[in-house]
Amino acid sequence: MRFITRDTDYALRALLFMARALRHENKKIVTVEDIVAEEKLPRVFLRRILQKLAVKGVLSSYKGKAGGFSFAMVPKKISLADVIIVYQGEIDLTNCFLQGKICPNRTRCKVRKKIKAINAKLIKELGGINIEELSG
Amino acid sequence: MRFITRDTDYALRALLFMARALRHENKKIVTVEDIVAEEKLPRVFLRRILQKLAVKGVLSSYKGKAGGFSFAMVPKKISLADVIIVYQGEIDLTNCFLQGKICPNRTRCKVRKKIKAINAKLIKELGGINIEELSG
DNA sequence: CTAAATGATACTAAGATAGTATCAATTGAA
DNA sequence: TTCAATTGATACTATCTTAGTATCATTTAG
Ligand code: FES
Ligand code: FES
Repeated sequence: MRFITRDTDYALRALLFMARALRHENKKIVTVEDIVAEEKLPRVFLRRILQKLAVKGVLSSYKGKAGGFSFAMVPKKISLADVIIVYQGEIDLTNCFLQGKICPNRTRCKVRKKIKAINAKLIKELGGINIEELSG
Repeated sequence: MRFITRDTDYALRALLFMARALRHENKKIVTVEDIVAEEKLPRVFLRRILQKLAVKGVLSSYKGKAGGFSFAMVPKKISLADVIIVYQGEIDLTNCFLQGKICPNRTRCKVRKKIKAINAKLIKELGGINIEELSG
């Protein structure tokens, strides 16, 4: 069961690194190189991952020399759910094999109904965990 | 987020069909053909799916003419978690990118710790839903 | 200027997914 | 006894997804 994909995983490692750098050294702008040096993640791949966080408004990016990435909001405001959604889309356990198309059975489906209730709880839990506490 | 895979989805459809056949017509043994006729699932693929349920002890199988599949336990005893586990393995949201190998960070990892707690709740919920009620 | 950084895009190898195709073994019944 | 209906077991395949690499363009501090 791949709940957290590699994208999300790497993003989390990067964000936790950035949160620690901010707290411990008051380092606001971090480069991909900084992260790779510490976390041993694949360079170019990680760049794309961070770019996505920037597009989605979680990070801000700065080009050019002395550029890099910084938080666009305080780490406490970024939830685990937020990060997962960036790479995996909305958290939705209620997929059936007709997903995408509208399942004709969708409204009456009991499986869906039950899982939907569980899903709501899951979202709430994941929304309640933030990068600040995870980096602690 | 593919929580329920196609295998699991098809298996659920088949099991719900069997549960209804049992309740409404007291039909205990059902063939792949019966299910395909009603649920429009791919024949050979479905066979393999049901074979797996038989191997795992959820269904009993009977070869030869008048053969087919029957429940190996009452539908009420088969949980959603059971079916998911057959095709997707243990329900475990706590995968990190070092999964398989033992993550050196595993014991201190806060992400893992948090998700582990959520996972326990999820398993409990899914274990509390059974085929009988879903087929109702 | 230029080196250091991100932005954007194209490409690729390996693996997973969702099947199909076949034949073997079993069994109830004509 | 023969045969048709059924599951058991494997091998194969096309498509999609994953996890990257490679490259060049753009920006900017010094
Ligand atoms: S069968 Fe489509 S939502 Fe349940
Ligand atoms: S980093 Fe491996 S378990 Fe969290």
